Amino acid sequence: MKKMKIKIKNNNFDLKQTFLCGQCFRWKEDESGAFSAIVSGKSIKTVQNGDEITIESDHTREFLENYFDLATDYSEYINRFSADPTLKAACDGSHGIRILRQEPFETLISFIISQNNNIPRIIGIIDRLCESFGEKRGDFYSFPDAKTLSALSEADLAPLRAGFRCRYILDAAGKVNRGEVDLESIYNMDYESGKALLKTIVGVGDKVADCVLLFAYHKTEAFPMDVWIKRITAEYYSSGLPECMGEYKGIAQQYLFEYFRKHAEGK
DNA sequence: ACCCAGGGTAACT
DNA sequence: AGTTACCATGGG
Repeated sequence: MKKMKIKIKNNNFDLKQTFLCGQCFRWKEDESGAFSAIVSGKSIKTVQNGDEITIESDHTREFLENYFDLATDYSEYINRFSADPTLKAACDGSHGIRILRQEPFETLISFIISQNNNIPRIIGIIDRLCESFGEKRGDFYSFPDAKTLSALSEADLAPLRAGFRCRYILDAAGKVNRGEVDLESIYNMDYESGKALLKTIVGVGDKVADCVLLFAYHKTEAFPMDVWIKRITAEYYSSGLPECMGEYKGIAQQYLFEYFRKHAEGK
């Protein structure tokens, strides 16, 4: 295992905030505070000590820099968003969030599972999906690929307790496996074309498509409208989103989502 | 028992 | 084009 150390500037990377803000569901925190996951088939372990983060993995440095979006200074987003008072308050509490570049198929299936569901249960279903159909890598399981899932039936998926979403998982896996939805091609598509292609999958509407476009393809103009963001926009942005969000609405959305969700818990 | 959760589909006006 | 019941499951 190779180790890589990075120094954080301007408090713009916090492992806990990044992994637990709702963009991903598979990073596990151990007793020591380290976070681990299998990403694109290989293990990654991360440890944070103040402004230093250690990343341990067999992935290349290039892969990791891309996955964690290390070339981007998120304090520039925060400066930009500070023109709006609501957004400024949201950024203050979550300055260490970074938007990851996750594997598209995993992101697609995960957000299909997320619909009309809550985060603890989403994590449970995905854990059972990986344990049942993924491959064991050390202490964890990989996310099953489209070929593996497309060979399954709804009865096979019943133990996941994903309910009506099982049909959607199978439609997505089938379309991806048959090449009807070429997930690689979306990297080179504009936002609208990528969204249209994703929405040909049964069970993928505007919100799920936007989550995939933002959290896998890093298309920052995607603005996922979940129940929280609907409430927030109705209360604070009824006359439209603030100018300062620009083409980075998706990043802004994540600060808002996390801020209001945290507040609702009474923290 | 009722309501909600990082919604979408199908069947209506 | 815009509304609405319904969809499994589990926690509060």
